[in-house]
Amino acid sequence: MNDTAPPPRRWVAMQDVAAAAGVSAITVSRVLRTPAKVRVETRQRVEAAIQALGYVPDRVAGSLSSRESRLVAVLISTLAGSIFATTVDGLAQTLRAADHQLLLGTTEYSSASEEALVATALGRRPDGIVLTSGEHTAAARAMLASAGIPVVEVWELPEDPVDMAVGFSNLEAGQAMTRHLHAGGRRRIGFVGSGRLPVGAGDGDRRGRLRLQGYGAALADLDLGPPRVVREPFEGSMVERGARGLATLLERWPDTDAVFCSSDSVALGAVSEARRRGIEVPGRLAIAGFGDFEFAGASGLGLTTVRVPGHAIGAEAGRLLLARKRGEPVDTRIVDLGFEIVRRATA
Amino acid sequence: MNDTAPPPRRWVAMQDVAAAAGVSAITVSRVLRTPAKVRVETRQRVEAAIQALGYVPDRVAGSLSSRESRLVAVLISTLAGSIFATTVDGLAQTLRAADHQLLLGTTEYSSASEEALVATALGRRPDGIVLTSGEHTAAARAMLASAGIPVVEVWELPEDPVDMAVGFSNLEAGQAMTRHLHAGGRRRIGFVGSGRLPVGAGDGDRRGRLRLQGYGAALADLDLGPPRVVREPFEGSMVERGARGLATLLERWPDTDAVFCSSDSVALGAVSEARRRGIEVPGRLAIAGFGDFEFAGASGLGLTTVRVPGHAIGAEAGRLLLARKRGEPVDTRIVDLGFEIVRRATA
DNA sequence: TTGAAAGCGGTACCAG
DNA sequence: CTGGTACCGCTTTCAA
Repeated sequence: MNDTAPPPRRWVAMQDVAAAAGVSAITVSRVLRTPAKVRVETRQRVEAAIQALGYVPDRVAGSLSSRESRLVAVLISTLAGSIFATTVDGLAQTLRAADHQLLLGTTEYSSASEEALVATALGRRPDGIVLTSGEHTAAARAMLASAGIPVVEVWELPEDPVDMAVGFSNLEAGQAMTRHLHAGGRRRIGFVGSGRLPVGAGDGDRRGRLRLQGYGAALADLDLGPPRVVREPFEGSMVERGARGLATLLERWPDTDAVFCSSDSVALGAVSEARRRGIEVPGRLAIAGFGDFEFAGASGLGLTTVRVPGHAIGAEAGRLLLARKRGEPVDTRIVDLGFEIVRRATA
Repeated sequence: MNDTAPPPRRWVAMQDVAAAAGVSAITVSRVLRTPAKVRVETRQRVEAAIQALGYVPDRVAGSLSSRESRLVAVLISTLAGSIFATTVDGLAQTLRAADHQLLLGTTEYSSASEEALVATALGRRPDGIVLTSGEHTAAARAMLASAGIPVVEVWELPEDPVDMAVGFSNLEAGQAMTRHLHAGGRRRIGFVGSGRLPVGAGDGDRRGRLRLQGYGAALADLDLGPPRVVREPFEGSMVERGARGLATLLERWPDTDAVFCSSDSVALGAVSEARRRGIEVPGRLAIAGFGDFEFAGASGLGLTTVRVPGHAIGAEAGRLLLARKRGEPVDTRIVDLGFEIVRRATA
């Protein structure tokens, strides 16, 4: 803006390295990308110049020119709550091994639609995209499909994936846990989830709803009467919602003898509330969670829950993405990594 | 590769929109960036063309041309363990409001040095960079300094930050909790951390070491004798390490009456192990954690711990970054967001 | 094995 | 208010 402004950013460009090494820019490029095509002696001179100048290739320019960004976009609702953290970690690991980077987009349940998020991500011209949502607006689907890049939907198994999917059946998971509770002798089984989203939010917890649906289906199958569902509004922590949720559940259906919670955090709150009220767990009330969070296995809690392969989902998504990018045929477009009922003390 | 290869990616380019709207490319650019400078009628025509063609501006090209990427790199060790997840969330939120995106880099304790990670990140020409490490190699520091972009180190308060820092004093936190235990009448205080890193790993848990140092300093100040430290190797989950760590601690120093753990997960493991052994908590043994994880406050556990402003750290880092990018003067280069001792049942 | 030239898809700058 | 033109830093293609 004026003459005392800080010096403009100045990066060492490939041209500078070339000049220093007494070669042309393209030769520097070759040293970096196809070293075998450059005479050893020349290469060493260039490498020395790179070192001396501290040259870091500009991937923005490189991406534009080569039409390959080596960038993969991940779109999730939030990192907090630790549901997706392991998946992102797994993805990052797999991608780093192939020298690809991660572009992270979070919605935070903001009113910004997934559509806007997808557009923003595609603007970076990623080589692939990973979504934790299996439900999209028509416009979003269209953008994704026409982008011409591999798309992986994770954490669910959509019937009609945009492209590929890696996850497990949330519906079956809900069913399985409900059956497990039934097998343990329970007949009046409730469900506590963390309820509706704020106005304007996106699909929110579609996976949670699928599990709830599984619970409902199992109740019907087993002829256990109408569902007993409490959905706590978005206030306070998940643990607090679990505590409040159990209170509400018992108020409405005092004879409930088991609760399936939408996550381990919610379940922890429910267990706490039960203890507070002197309700014996699992004696009088069985409690089950979902996710097998770090704390679930701790003795003193021993939460019965559903273990899901979060890290593996990310790793597999990365593998699929890279395979497709290389043009390798991907036969299984939908990868079911399953889940596992972990039976502990509370149910 | 061959004639049956999939059609090459073809994006709608600005030129296409321009042609459809009967204007020049630069006018399309103006409609997108400075709409006020375009006549309403023209603008509407262009906007219609954008809609019709589903045009998504290429930010790669835009970044190269404008020398502004609107990308911020975050370099962390891992997302799992939920230590940094909230910080990344906070950062993402702040940045999204300013239409900036996040480039995520994780080390996963791999042998890839932070140096390599920094170079990779800088190659994307980010407008700023956030690091969860306050210790860097000379080369890394040099790269960061010469990049000419704002740099924020988070989760610690380095004496000599590369540029800016947002966090709290881990050393003081360690000291404060030790003093708290002392104030509660404890005199034989131990420390359980999750120990040494695998060979080739980076700085690992420098912050943990700082807390350990604070513990040591407090012991000396209070004249509580030599430190009793157990560092569990990297095997199994944090919770398991906590359980094993407590066992080791009690084996070496059976009369220990308090333990400060490097994280709430470790503390949870310690509490579990204590219960398993019939050791009364906090009667015979006080246990304190660090982090105030989601499960810490659950009744039935009531873990005494240190609460740290993870989300706020990310948000503030984002704010500083954006302010500096805008050229606004940033007076406080080091922002101490503090910590808080949360006194609950276990100590 | 090396280089020259022509873009990649936008934006800055200067005219009109 | 709109357009022409150069150019961002690298890679592709074609020649030598």
